[in-house]
Amino acid sequence: MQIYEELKARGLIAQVTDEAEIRELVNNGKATFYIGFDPTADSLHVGHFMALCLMKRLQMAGNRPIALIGGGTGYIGDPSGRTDMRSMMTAETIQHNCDCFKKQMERFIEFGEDKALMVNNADWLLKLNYVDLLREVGACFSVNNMLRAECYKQRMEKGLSFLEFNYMIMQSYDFYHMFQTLGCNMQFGGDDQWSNMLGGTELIRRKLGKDAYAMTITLLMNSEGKKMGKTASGAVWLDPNKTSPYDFYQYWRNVGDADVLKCIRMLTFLPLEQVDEMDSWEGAQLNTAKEILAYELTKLVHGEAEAEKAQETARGLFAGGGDAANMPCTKLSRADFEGDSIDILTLLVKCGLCASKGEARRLVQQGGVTVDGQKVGDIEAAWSCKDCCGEGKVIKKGKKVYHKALLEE
RNA sequence: GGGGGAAUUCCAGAGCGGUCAAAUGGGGCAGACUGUAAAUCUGUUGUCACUGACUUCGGUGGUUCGAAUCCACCUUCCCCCA
Repeated sequence: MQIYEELKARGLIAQVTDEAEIRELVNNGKATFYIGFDPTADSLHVGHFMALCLMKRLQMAGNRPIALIGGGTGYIGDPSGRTDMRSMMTAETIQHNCDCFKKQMERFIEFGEDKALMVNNADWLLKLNYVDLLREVGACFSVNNMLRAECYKQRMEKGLSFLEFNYMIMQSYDFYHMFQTLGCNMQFGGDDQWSNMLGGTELIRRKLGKDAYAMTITLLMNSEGKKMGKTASGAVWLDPNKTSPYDFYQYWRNVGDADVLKCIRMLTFLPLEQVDEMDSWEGAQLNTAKEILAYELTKLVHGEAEAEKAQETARGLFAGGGDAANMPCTKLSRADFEGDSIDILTLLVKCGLCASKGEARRLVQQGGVTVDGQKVGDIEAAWSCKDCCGEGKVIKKGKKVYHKALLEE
C-alpha cells in the first residue's frame, strides 16, 4: 500500500486541493511540504504530535518535510476556531517557545542536509515593510472571500480585530515565500487551517501562475465531538515535566470505547492489518486495545523505557498488588509535620490532590480517599513521621488517582 | 465622530438596597453501578480555626445604619448610525 492510500485508510486526510496530483507527488517522494507550528506555549501537545507523525510518515516515503515555526506569525495570533482574542505574547516568550519546540521536534524528526528542514518565519516576516507588502500581495486577497472563510465565521459574531484578520495573509505569505526559496510545493495542517492554507495556494497561483497544493489532517475528535488531547486542566503535553509519562499513558488508557480504534489508527504506527483485526473487538476486550494505544503512544513520545514503566505502574495499581514504584510521588519534609504528625487534609493538599483544605474535607467526608488500601472517612486521621518513612503512604483519590507521599530523612 | 448597552464565581447566565457566598444550566470532583469505558442516578463545587468567621460580583471613589444592586469617574467589550 502506498503512503497516500495508507494515510487515507488511517483516516488522517480531511481535505485536499487536488487529490490526483497530491497522490502522485506524495507516493513518488516528490513533495516538499511544510507544516506550521505556532509557538503559543512552551511545549508541543497532542495536536502537534499528529502533525509530527504525519511528517515522519511522509519522510519515510521519501518526501522532504519542512517544519515551520511561527516565530513571526506568533506576533499576530491565529483567530481560527477561537472565540476570543489571544493575549499578545512578548518577543521573549515567543523566542523561548520556539526554542522549546525545536528541542522537542528534534526527537521525532531527523533534521539536516537533504533531510527535514526547520525554519522560522520570523526570519522573513519581521523584515517586511507594510506598504511594500500591500503592493506585493495585497491585490491578491479578496476581502469578500476572506470574510466568507470558515476560520473567521465564529469571530464574525463576536468581533475580529484587523490584527488577527491579517493572520491568513501572513500564513499565505509563508507558503509563497517557501515555494520560491525552498521549492516547497505542499502545505499540511490541521483541518481548522483549511482556509488559511487555501489563501497560500491562491496567492502562489495569482502571483506566480503555478500550482501548489494543500492537504489537511483530520482533527482528532472524540465521539462527543470535542477535541482530543485536552483535559479539564489543559492540554496533554509532550513535555514530561508538564504531563508526566504516567499521566500521558493514563490519558490514552482512559479514552472512550468509541474512540480507541480511531486513535490507534490515526496516531500509532502499528500496521493497518493488525489494526483491522482489532476492529472486531468489543466490550471489555477493548480494554486491551486501550492498553495497546496507551503503550504505543507513550513509547513514541517518551521512549520504550518510560512506556514500560507507565504500563507496569498502571497495571500494578489497578490490578492490585503490583509495585507502586513509579507512581507520582510527593516528598515530604519534617517541616510539613506539626509536632510529629500530619493530618489527612494537610496531606492531600501537600500532594496537590486537593486545591484547598475545604475540598480535601469534602473528599474525605464523601468517602473518596484511601490510604494504603484503607478507606479514610475521618477528617481527623493523621500519621506520624515514622509512618511516612520507608515505603511512604500510598494515597488513592477517587478511583483512579494514585499518589505517594514519602518522608525522606 | 455620534448614540445605546454590557462587565457577576471555572464557563454560560439569573440577581428586588438588607433574608446573597449569590438562582439555574454546563463543566469539575466524589459516591453507587461498571471494564481504569459510556450512559444513568446521588452528593458536592469561594477560603478558613466549617452550627461560626472571613474575602468576593471589571477598577476607584461616593450615597446609606447597610451596596453585586444607587451615583460619579475610569477601564474593557459589544451593538446601532457615520
